[in-house]
Amino acid sequence: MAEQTEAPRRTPLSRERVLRAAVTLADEAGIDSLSMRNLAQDLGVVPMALYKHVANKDELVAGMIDVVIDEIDPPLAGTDWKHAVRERILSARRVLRRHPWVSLAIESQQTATPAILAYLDSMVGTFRGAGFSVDLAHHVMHAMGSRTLGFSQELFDTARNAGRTGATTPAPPAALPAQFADRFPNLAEIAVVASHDDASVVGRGCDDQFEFEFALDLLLESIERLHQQGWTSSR
Amino acid sequence: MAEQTEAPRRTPLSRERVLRAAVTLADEAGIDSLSMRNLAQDLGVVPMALYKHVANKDELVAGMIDVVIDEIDPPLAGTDWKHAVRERILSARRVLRRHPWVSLAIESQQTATPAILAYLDSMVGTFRGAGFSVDLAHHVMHAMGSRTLGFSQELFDTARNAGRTGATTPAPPAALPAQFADRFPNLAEIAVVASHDDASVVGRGCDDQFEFEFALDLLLESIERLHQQGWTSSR
DNA sequence: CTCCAAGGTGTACGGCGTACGCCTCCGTCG
DNA sequence: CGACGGAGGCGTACGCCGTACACCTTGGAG
Repeated sequence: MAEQTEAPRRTPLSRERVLRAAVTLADEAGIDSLSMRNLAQDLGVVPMALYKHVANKDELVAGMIDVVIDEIDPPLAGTDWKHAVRERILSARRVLRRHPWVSLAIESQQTATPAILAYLDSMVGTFRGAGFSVDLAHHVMHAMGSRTLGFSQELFDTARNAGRTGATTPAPPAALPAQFADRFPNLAEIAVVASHDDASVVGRGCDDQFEFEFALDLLLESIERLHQQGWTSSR
Repeated sequence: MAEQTEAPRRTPLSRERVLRAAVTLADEAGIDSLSMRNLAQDLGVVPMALYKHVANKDELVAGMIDVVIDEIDPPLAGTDWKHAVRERILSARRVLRRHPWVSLAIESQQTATPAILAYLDSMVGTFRGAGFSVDLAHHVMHAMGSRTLGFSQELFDTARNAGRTGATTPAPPAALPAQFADRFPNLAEIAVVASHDDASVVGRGCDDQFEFEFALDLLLESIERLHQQGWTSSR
């Protein structure tokens, strides 16, 4: 028993460190690999030690969400509302693409976290500050839906990918399984055209970023039109 | 050993019966209560018996999704695309409100199910049949996002509910906790106005159906405008 | 020097999905 | 009619999961 000295003496845990390690783990190994046990192992600690810093797993995930949401840029000052909203949403999108597990985590969670509330509140504030009525601001927030947070379900992408054969085929155009093209001719047509006309994007049928901005701008322009018309509730 | 006769002789399992029981269980007890064990118990059977009819839990959920998606009305024939799309999406919304677990299940699932593919394909077909270019149909599908399936994340609702005190307060107007109104003034303002001006909806701050249709119509009108302008890709 | 709280540990429980082998029917066919 | 074989339900068991609870260590305050 000569060497109780020179112990590694690792830096102590903290809520901050736990949350950051959890975000990193989820980023790198996927949200399914985020278990209290795995997380504890990454931190060189026994699972139950985590419970001194987070109440339970749900609260851990809520904390992780807040960490990520706080990465979103603050609203641009000194521009029109449309530009400010657009840029902020694109910032949110960049953040959520760095942490792909977040959108699903947000939807699974039943209650909004403080950071989400603050973000939404600030977004409403931008509209209100530009002269939007409370009603219009309200409807507009609903209309944007999850796009305010930089994501919309990419289930149409999923559908497109379902036509592909393997996991990492180099995607030669028109390499759709014949069966798929047969049963879903309209989807197949889109997949073929999309993979033809942008040769720059290799292995992807379409440009998600373009699609996201397309939909975002469509909404923003509609909203602008409502606003200019002095829209008031017609319920 | 006198009574091996007169056994209850329950009707045998089948994939059909398993899926239907699973949907019912998820509807009534929530998706979190859907375990192979609970489901087996509901069917009066041992858990492993289910695996003779579904490959595993993921495949079970995929089957459940398909059962639900098939409840969506077929597209209206003999009307303009706008009306057809609108009614079909509202039908999808009605279905998904009967089965609130489905939207999350769809998003969790990484691959689209056959029924979802068929539904999306048919929707694209409606646009194409109305003279939409492949490109425009593609972008439009992205723009609609999850709204095509009758849902958009109601996280703004979640935010609003976060302002409420208990679970089932009768929601007197302006009963928001002061702390909430302080930290999120813009959200609070919306909540107050919304709960003031429709006395018909008790205990709800706003009318989800109205909000959904508002956003849907906003999109449909924008899309109509693009279509009438003979929109072509500008990438 | 003592105490005490904060924080890390160990054990244990009940639940989960599901692999694997068994048994029991029942329809088919020689 | 008797043997057989496969479909379908059963039992056991394994390795995960979240986390309750009691314990121990440690460092700073009194």
